[in-house]
Amino acid sequence: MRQLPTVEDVARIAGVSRQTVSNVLNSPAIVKPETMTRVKAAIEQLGYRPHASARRLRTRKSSTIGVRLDPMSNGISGSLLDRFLHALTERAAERGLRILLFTARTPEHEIEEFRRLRDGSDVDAFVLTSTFRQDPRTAWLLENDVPFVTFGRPSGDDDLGEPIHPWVDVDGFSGSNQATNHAIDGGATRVGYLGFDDGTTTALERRAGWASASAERLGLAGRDLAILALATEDGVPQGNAAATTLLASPAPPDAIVCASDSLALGAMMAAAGLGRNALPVIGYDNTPVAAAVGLSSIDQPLDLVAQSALELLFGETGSTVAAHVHSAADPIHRLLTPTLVARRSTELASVENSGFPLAGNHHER
Amino acid sequence: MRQLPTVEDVARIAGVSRQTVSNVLNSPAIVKPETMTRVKAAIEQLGYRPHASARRLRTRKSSTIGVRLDPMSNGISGSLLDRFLHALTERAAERGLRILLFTARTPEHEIEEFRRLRDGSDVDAFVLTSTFRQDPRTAWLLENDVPFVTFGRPSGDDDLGEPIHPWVDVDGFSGSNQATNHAIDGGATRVGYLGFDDGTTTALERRAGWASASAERLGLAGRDLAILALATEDGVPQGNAAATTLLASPAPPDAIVCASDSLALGAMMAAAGLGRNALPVIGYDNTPVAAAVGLSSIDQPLDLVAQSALELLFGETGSTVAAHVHSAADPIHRLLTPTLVARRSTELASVENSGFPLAGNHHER
DNA sequence: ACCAAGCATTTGAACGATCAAACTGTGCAG
DNA sequence: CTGCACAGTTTGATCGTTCAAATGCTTGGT
Repeated sequence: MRQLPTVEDVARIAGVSRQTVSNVLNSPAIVKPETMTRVKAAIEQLGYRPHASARRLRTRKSSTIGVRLDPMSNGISGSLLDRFLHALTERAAERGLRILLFTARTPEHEIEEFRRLRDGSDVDAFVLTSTFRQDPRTAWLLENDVPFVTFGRPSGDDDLGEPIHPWVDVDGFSGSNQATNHAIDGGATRVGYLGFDDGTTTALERRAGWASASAERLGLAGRDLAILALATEDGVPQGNAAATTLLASPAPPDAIVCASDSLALGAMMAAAGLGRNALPVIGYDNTPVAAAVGLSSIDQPLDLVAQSALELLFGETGSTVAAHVHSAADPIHRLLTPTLVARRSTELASVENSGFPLAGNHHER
Repeated sequence: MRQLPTVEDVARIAGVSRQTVSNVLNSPAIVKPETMTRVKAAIEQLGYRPHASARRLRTRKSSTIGVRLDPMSNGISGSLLDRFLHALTERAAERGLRILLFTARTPEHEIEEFRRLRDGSDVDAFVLTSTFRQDPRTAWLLENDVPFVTFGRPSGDDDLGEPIHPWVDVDGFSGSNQATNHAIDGGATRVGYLGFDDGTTTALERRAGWASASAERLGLAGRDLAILALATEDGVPQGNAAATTLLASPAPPDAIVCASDSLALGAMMAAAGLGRNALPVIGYDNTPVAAAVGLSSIDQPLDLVAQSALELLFGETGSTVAAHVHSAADPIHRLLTPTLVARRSTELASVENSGFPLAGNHHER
């Protein structure tokens, strides 16, 4: 393999010194325009590329963000994080940042990786995707002054036990609220809800959005409301089972809002199985499946999430970690609003029943 | 931020020299056991981590693999590459390798990134995921002696115009052949085929597997065979439309084998729409959706693909690029065999029709 | 005419590791 | 007793870059 050109080589050709070449690349403002042209020509001529590792060794910055890739993509909804990863990679590239993936079996092991990556100047910051209550990882990162953002806010935002850290999240309350209102706009008078039973903030929040809309517009509360909701694990079969239960109750719902597309798909199947093809069903996350089967769903603005995460870490435009990140005074949160994507699954009530409930939406893509 | 310990610090504490510390980490064999213990203790005591960038600067190796993340995950099947990425990241981690993601809009831009990443010692090798006929990227990589593997073999394996490079692929012929045989085992006498119209090797291969099985076991050939196949773009609506056409023909198929789960899902819908719920349908790629709706599908052994890719690059176990990679004599290809995952969509013929064709498979996961 | 201030550029040192060569000490054959 | 081989360790140089301080050259105020 041939010897690569270095700053020294460029400097010789351009008739200047190393440092001037360095300045052309890093502090263009302080270089005389004429010199600049000469150096740039030399760079071009030699096909010079700075040696990233040498730079990192000296500056202790890497222009790289560490992201842990979760072991398995769990079913249909697992792709959400993959989609986020795509968005993050693209947005990062726009700022000259790159993404370094790694894996870890346990939080402790992950912290070990944090340390290795940070100490080796491999990454400047981390983006965490699935945090949980009293997460030891966020605690460690805060304690060691390692810049990071989480996608998903900590369990208790105003919980005194949890220290404050930067996060970006999508407003789950708004999402299920919109979904519920959409169902009501379509004529529903009793909107059912299929949610998660894992006790996470996400689960509570999404349920609350549904409950709020049901209370405000349908006057439902207390037990009247509670009997319309079921909480299960995520999954198509679980959704199917739960929806079947709801629909078999004495006062069944006339629309169902779900906390995931998997649950929603199960619910659609259950409805169809009971001959209730026209039952409006709304999912969550707007996965490719939802688009494929014509399921209305709540879309999370992942691109905006990625953009916001980077802004919290690096400021509006830069690619070096912003100093203000750890000052608690600044707004280090971003709560984004999701949007409803209406498809056939909620138009059936007003449209002639086409015979097959899961017909694809031909107008998309 | 506190000053991190260096080899020098460790050496002082252990009462040895820099190089001995370095040897403990990189060539443990040549260090006297007693010294070793002392140095290891010092490392532990100080919490020393080698500085990755300094090492890279010196050795010109990074223990990192570059992967381009495709701009958008295209629909249901797009997740295939994401799943591969997961597998690759995990397998790589086992060898102490990491994955660096990057994006590029055009092949030219991507080559530019190759150069930058290689010259900066950011990555040791690349893994390419979607190669195409006369791909300028593989040409550049070969020309510049940059180690790489592709997932997917070049269009013409024995095409003289294409130079040889290492690749891993999954045998598409075998996949659709298994699918077709499975349908025939289930009683089908005329197996339809929905494929891609993009003229790729993949498309041709998968069609050939179906054609071969149909010829051997059903005695179909020539026009009799051709009228059972349709080629379209990938997508649920396209599958729906194509299957509708096939089923409306004078001599319709009694089972359908598809080149993707998207097409298969569309086919299932079309069948159901025509009241032919029991029509066996088989998809390809075994996406989460297939599992969710009980669609039989061909599963690609992505974990094995990842493992094989790494073996081709780094040898059986190592983490430094194997020298033999570019010697044309070695077996630098791996053709893996996919497996069929049978689900409800191909059991309906023998089982009582449950009324709803897309019922989830409750026994999974 | 002089010195202070400023701009553009250069120089020496440093970042933390590994390589290559030099150095020790021990055992053993001649 | 000398010399050679060899295992184990140390030393000096080096990778390519940027930092911090120094240099040379203008400019302008008094």
